[in-house]
This record gives sequence, C-alpha cells and structure tokens, in this order.
Amino acid sequence: MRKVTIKDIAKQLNLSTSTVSRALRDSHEIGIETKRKVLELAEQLDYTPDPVALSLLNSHSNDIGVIVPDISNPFFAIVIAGIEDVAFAEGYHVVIYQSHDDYEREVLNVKHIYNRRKDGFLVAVATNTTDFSHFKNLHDKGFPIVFFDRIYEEIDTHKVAVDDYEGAYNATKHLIDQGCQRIVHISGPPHLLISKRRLQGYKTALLDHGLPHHEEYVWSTHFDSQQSIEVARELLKSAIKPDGIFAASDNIAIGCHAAITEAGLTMPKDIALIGFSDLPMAAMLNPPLSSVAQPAFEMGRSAAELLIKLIKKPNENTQSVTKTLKTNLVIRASSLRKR
Amino acid sequence: MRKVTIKDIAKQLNLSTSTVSRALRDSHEIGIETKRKVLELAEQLDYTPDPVALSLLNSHSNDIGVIVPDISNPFFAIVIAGIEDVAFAEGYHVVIYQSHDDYEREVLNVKHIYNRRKDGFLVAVATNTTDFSHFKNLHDKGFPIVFFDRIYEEIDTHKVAVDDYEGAYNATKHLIDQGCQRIVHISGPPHLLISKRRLQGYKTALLDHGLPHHEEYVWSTHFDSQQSIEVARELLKSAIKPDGIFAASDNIAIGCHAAITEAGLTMPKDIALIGFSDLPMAAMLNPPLSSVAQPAFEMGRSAAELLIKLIKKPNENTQSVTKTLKTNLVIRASSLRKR
DNA sequence: TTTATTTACGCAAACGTTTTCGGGAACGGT
DNA sequence: ACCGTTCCCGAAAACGTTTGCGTAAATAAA
Repeated sequence: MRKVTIKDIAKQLNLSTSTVSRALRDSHEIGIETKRKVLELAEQLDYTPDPVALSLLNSHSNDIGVIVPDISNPFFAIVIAGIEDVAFAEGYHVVIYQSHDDYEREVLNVKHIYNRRKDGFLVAVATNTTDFSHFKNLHDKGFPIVFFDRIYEEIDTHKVAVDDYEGAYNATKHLIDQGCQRIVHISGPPHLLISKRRLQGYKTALLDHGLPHHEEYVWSTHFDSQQSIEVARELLKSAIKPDGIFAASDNIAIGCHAAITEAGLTMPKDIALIGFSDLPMAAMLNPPLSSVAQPAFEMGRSAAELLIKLIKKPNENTQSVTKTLKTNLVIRASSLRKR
Repeated sequence: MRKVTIKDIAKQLNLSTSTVSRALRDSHEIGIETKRKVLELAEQLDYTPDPVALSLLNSHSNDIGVIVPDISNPFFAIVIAGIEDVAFAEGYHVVIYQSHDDYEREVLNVKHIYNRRKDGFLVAVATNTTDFSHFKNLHDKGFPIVFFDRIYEEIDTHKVAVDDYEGAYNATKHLIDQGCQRIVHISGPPHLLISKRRLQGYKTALLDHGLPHHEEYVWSTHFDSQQSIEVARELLKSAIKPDGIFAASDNIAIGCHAAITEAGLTMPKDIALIGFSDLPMAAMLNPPLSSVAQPAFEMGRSAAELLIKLIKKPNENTQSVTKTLKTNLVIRASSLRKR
C-alpha cells in the first residue's frame, strides 16, 4: 500500500502532473471544472504532498531543530514547551536534539540539522564545548541560529537569556537580609557564561553589603542533583560551616537540600538555602525551596519567535537582538527566617 | 555557499555522476586510479551524501521516531536515553515527539513520522487516546511500531512493559508488613492499562493478607505532581485518615509527600508512603521516598532493539514478542517503620 | 476575415542520489 | 584474424514535486 502521489491522480484523470499540481495549489491557469475534479479525487484518495520531495526541491523542511544538553532537566523541557507553542502555531515542527553536554554529539546534531535541511535551529550549548566553529560555519553561510540560556556571545545572531547577574544579586542580598554571614555559592561549570554572571552577582552583592568575599566560599559542580549532593556533603564536612547557600541551579539546590537534611541540620535555621530557576519541584520539597524564578516558557517563546523571523525574512532587520528576560525572587521556607 | 554534490565532483574530474557514485561506494567496476581521485576530491571538498535525496530514493531515512506524552517526565527522559543508546550505536537517529497526552497531537505526530519516511517508531500512548486507528492503519501497511510502557494490546506488534501487577503487589504488601491498616491507592488515569494493572496488584495484595478492600480507598489523578498535590490535600481532609499510601507514580507520590508535610503529619509514623518508578528525585526528598523501581533505561534499550530488528528484517520472526521487565522494591525512610 | 489576446493545459528540467542496462576498449584464447 | 571475456565507464530512469516555457484552441479586437 504505497502512498498516493500526484501521478496517481494525474493518471486517473488523464491529466499531466503539472496540471494536477497547479490545480491543487489553486492556480488561475487551470479550468474551473478540472480543478473541481482534481480536488475531489485528491480528497477521496486522501492525498498529502510528500514533504521529502518538497525538501529536496525547495531546500527547506518546515522543521526547526532545538539542541539542549538534556531533556530530563525540567528547565529545558519547559523551554521546549514554549518553543513548540509558537512553532506549532506558525506551522513548524520542532525536532529535539540532546547533546548530553558532549561536544562531539553537539557537532553531530548540528550536521544532522544542516544535512536534513532544517530551516534553522535554537541551541543551549553543551558544557564542554570550547570550539564553536560548527556554529560559526553555518552562521557564515546564512543559516538561521538563535542561542538561548547557554549562549555564545561571539557569534552575531539573536540571543535570549535571563538577567543572571541581577537574579544572583537578589538571591544573595536576600540571604544577607536573613542575617547570613557565611554565604557559600555553589556554581555550575565555571567557564559557562551563566555561571560567570551568577558568580559575579553573588560577589557584588556581598561587597555592596560589607561582607568579605573568600575564594573558598565558591564551590563548583555540574548542573545535576546526583553530583551536587556529593559536593554538598563535602562542603558540610569542611571547616567552612556555611549559614547560607546560594546554589546556581535548582538541581544543585536539591542536592544541597538532601545533604543538609542528611547531616541533621535544619533549614532555614542552620542554613538558609536558595536555588535558581524555580522548577516545579522546588515547591514540593520539605521545607519548600526558595529560588530565583526564570521565565522558561517565555524564553522558549521569545527564542522561537526570533528564529522564525530570521527564517521568514533573512534580509530585513539584519541587526541581531539580544533579549534579556527578568528573573523573579520566590521566597519559601528554606530561606525565610524573619517575617 | 551551496552544499557540495556528487555532480560537482563529477564535473571537476570529467566523470559521470554514476561513476562517482560507484567510486564512493567502492564498487568493483571502477578503476583503481579513478577511485583514488574521486575519494581524494570528495575528502578535500568535504562531501557528504544528501540524506533527503536518499530518503526520496529509498523511502527510508535512518531516523526512528519516539512518541512520549511529556519529556519533562524524568521516566520518559530516561527511557529515551536508553533508546538513543542503542539507536545511536546502530546508526539511527532518534526524533523525539511529544503528544502532551493529547489525542490530536498524537495523530499529527504519527502522520509526521509516516510522511517524513521515518523507518519506524516507538510509542507510549497518550492518556486520552481511545481511537487507535492511526496506529492500526500504519501497522497494517507493515510500518514498524513498538509499544512501551503505555502499551495498546490489540495491535499485534512488539511491546515492552514492566510487571506492573507484581510491582504494585509488592509495594502494597510492604505497606501491610509495616503495619498499615488503611492503605489508600492513588491511581493514574483509570482506563490506562498500567493503572488497571497496578490497581489490581494493590487489590490482590490486600485480599491475600486479609485486609478489606474499600472502593473509597482508591483515588485517581493525572501523572503529575501539580495536580496530585490537590488530590492528596483532599484525601487528607477526608474522613478516611489513611495510614499508608501507595501512589501509582513517583510524581503522584511527590504530591502526596508535599501535602502530608504541609498538613503537619510525618512519614512514616503517621502515614507510610511509597511511589512507583524510583525516579532520581525520590532519594532526594525529606524523608527519602520508597518506590518500586522500574528499569527505565533498559526498557528503552529493549524497545529500540525490537524496533530495529523489525526494521532490518521485517519478514523473519513475524511472531510479535511482549517483553515484561521486572521491578525492584526500593525501601527508604518514607515507609520504613520497623527494622 | 485576419490578427491579437486570453484560456487551459502539457513538456521538460530541476532538486541529489542510486542502479539497470548497455557499450566501447583491451585482452586472452583459438 | 576472429570471438569471447573482462574491465571501465556513461546514459537514463526513478523517487515526488514545482515551475518556466511552449502551444493549441477559443475568444476578443481590428
């Protein structure tokens, strides 16, 4: 049972494929009666144009790609939901790629996207990517790319991120307001731009409020709770004895949360804890986790809108825009000492 | 800067495209010297065959699809990781589709998969799908399909699931062993096969151990923590006063966990709680959550292996197999009263 | 009636490959 | 010198679609 093609319709109606094609696209140079017959038969045979043939012909696919490190990270899952929201409405299908934070996989993903004639892609770059030529080459050819969250600044295209600096500043200030004196920051991978900016917000907040900044107060781990619980255990065993922790992500915060509980300490009395992103999970913890909320869904929407604009009119508005979204401090029991 | 094609190579070498094509595939009917020149130039020009053209020609794409309700559910994210693991090794690329538990979206996804000439797909069906003809039609055409987790029994193809009945039985028995008398089951959407089987395991365990089964002890909700926290609040306000809860998923259990804490009750003393799946999150809660572990990664691997077998040799082994994976009871503080 | 214009359709090329068929040249055997 | 192989390679069709161009018939303008 093969798929029905335009040829089948042509044959049955004693027409040429060109006529059928034109009739289906409602061309003015086709007789009204012929059109009717074609449309009718197409309907009856449940004809749908072959997207692969169209791809070959037009060099596009109506697919857009999105590369994220890991879909199991709820933050990215929500961003993708936002992307799908606008892409779907615009008639695009979004194809999800995981880099698993691995450079090689990311390169493979980019090649797949290009070879399969996707119309463009959105990407949050992998942790260990240091060579960006796979992006640069495509961008130089005019291929539409939008960076989000984990952005790379050196390529002149649209970017969407949150104000990491401000979010981190506010989180740290909040901890200071709660009377914390020894505030530790557990950062993500150090070379990531978002890590740097959050670290900077943390440092500046300390200095602005007359607290000293010790290098030993800055720890670092990956963005997942499995690994961060180990780091948190180390931290609690160390001589630092923090009374406040600002974690660079909710997953890291969740690891801290577990380690603190495990150590028999209580939040917020012994340690005030705050995370970053405000994942749905945060409110479910015991005690509920404070966090810097990121508009993840909105980030996805914005990024997709920019990409689609880039695809549809590549020539106008050649100015690339960098959209910075605002964060929102959500205070819950894990950090709230005073009222 | 167009992509380099076989024609470009042919032109530069004064050869026909057929010769170049054959040279690249190392055909024996091409002169050794010609081969060398072609390979060399192809290397130099960084030639890669166009997958779209190949798709059109061969009616396949080396892509396999996977349809899940929601990638933000860590269970599915892990299954997908398992799928990618074997698919990648076999040279397939996996394209992820989300149905968002919506029938219409699922139908659209299936169409996309078929139209784009994917080689086959794996699917965990959407909650509100009651009409399965979009699967049936394709299966009748010989299109490779494998069901996993949320399977549909009426179609004669490979299926991979866990022993839900046994897992539920063991969880319930464990609660009974801990001295629980009023054990409530919070089920997923009732018409889902996995919901039915888990419910059945729960019931049978009660009866086998001389506990009465009350219909009012069975509650139901969606498979996400947002909605289940509401249900759990209702439950705790009701007259039932459960001393044990078996939740049909970890997400549901997490909702219960939050609601129980919120109500000022403690686990496992007031209520012993156990979930299903043993998501990474379970161990991070306070107190840590007991759960029936599912081999999610292995489920993905098995399903992918079966699908690829189906794709590569559609004719041999026409017997469809149903693979049932074993669960594993993981007991943590949320349910452990005795030692 | 002749000429110009419109109407309605078909032919063929193009997108990038693979593959069937065929054929010229060189070579071996008689 | 002739025939049968073997070795290399090219022409063309096929996958499904769109579109520029050509053209016959019908209609309008002269």
